[in-house]
Amino acid sequence: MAHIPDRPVRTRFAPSPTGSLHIGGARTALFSWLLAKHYDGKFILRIEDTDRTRYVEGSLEELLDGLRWLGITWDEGPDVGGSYGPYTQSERLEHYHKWAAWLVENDKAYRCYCTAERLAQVNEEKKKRGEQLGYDRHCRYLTPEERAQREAEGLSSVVRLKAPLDGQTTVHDLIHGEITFDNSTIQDAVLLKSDGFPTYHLAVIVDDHLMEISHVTRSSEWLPSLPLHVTLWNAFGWQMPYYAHLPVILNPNGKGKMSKREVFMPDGTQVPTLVRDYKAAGYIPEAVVNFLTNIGWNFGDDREVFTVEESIERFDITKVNPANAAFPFDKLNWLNATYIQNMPTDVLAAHLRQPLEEAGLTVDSDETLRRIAPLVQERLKFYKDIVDWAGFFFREPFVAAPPEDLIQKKMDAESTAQALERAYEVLSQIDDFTHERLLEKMDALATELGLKRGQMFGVLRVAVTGQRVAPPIFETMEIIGKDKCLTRIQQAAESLKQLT
RNA sequence: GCCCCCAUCGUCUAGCGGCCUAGGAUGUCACCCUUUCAAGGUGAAGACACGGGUUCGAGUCCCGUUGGGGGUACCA
Repeated sequence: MAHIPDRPVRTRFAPSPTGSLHIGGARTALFSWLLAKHYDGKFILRIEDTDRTRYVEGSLEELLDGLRWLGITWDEGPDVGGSYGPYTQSERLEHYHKWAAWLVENDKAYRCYCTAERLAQVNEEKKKRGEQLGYDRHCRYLTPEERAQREAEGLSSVVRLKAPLDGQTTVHDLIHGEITFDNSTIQDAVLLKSDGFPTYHLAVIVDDHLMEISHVTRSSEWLPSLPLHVTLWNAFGWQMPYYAHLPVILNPNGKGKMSKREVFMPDGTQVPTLVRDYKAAGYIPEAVVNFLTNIGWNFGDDREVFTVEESIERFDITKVNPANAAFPFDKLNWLNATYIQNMPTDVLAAHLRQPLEEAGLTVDSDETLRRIAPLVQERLKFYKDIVDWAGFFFREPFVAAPPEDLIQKKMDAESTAQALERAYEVLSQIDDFTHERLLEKMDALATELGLKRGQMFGVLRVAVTGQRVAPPIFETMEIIGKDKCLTRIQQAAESLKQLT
């Protein structure tokens, strides 16, 4: 049964500005976004920059660019604003201070004066004794006098949660169902750091509440801190959002969380990890989104290729597979090629100019591109493959293949030269230089010379394109034009003389 | 160590007690088509981790084992 929210749907993606958008983060953002869009809700972007030491200059723009490229749009966020702003946590400190103080006043939290050194020492001793690690709650039990004394001394302090000491906490997760934890495992976590910034735990609860987030979607790495968060919701007495912990994307070999860098397929090919790397590698954003949607979720009807609108229509957060998934990178390459094959030819043509120009070639007219596009459409895996497939259309001067490449199977220099010479004669007589006519004449010539089509056409292909592998030869010749074809064929015939 | 999550072809997945001699996709390998290369077509190999229950009946429910993943910070 599908999930029916009892409140307006507002989901958020809350990255830290610590670098460029990771493909795993993009998947989390995408699922949150699909959830919101499915219910005609709002998708909010919030920046969680509460750790000043990890801040990376320029990463906010990187994050936004990555999402924009994928087509994941946000209704509220640091750049566009919204009525729940500001959307950057470092600009919301007053809220965290206010609510941290509230917790202390209401006996839900306390100030802790322990030094990092003492904390380390406590853990070391616990380790030695084989006890569970964690804060020993020393300051939780300070007397008012002791507390006053420390304040008077001006000791720096943090605010810690008073975690429940016993009992159990059960939470319902939209993807995982009921999850139960022993409260004894909940730490007296730091909520407000000594530098005045909140930790994730405090900030996420305060902001999700203030921003009226209806569904918390995040990677299941967060599952262990769920009881802590529930404790906080209860301490504040606020209505809890729905929770959905998404499966983690593992490295392609299934070993460990997908890394931020240096990821390889079992066969050794490198896998891009940053969204901007996908863009740079020439992936089609729609294909990447389609690909990501298929990890942990299934469209149904045995369909794997669909538009984002279709997935919004069908998306069901409760049907997300709770199991972690190895990153199925090879499917993306297939999908990218599928997207190229399925797009209208003129759309493809428009995408071909840029890679050609980036390769230093001059594209004179869009018309040429439109004529070439149908010849290469089912051969391209990426737009940039056009350079290898059809660069010869634009390369000036023409780069001929080495003469030995002209010689086809079971042929020699002599028979090859003869084929070229005869082809030259026949072709120069043709006025309507169309592929149909060329096929007809060259087919006949092959028969005349006692050659197989593959041999005859192969010789022409190498002579005219300079490549052994190229688009269909007669369509190609038609586009290149009679004059150039004849010149190249003549040159090819000439070049064979070097071999004799 | 402790806590939590997870477990179907190599991989991504369908399956929510009988429709399963387990479906799709990708990848791999054949064959067909063929003007090279692709694309396309056909086909093949390929999985319910294991052990107990529950049930007339289990891939599907329960327990355990094993395996994998995550967490265990004044990082998120």
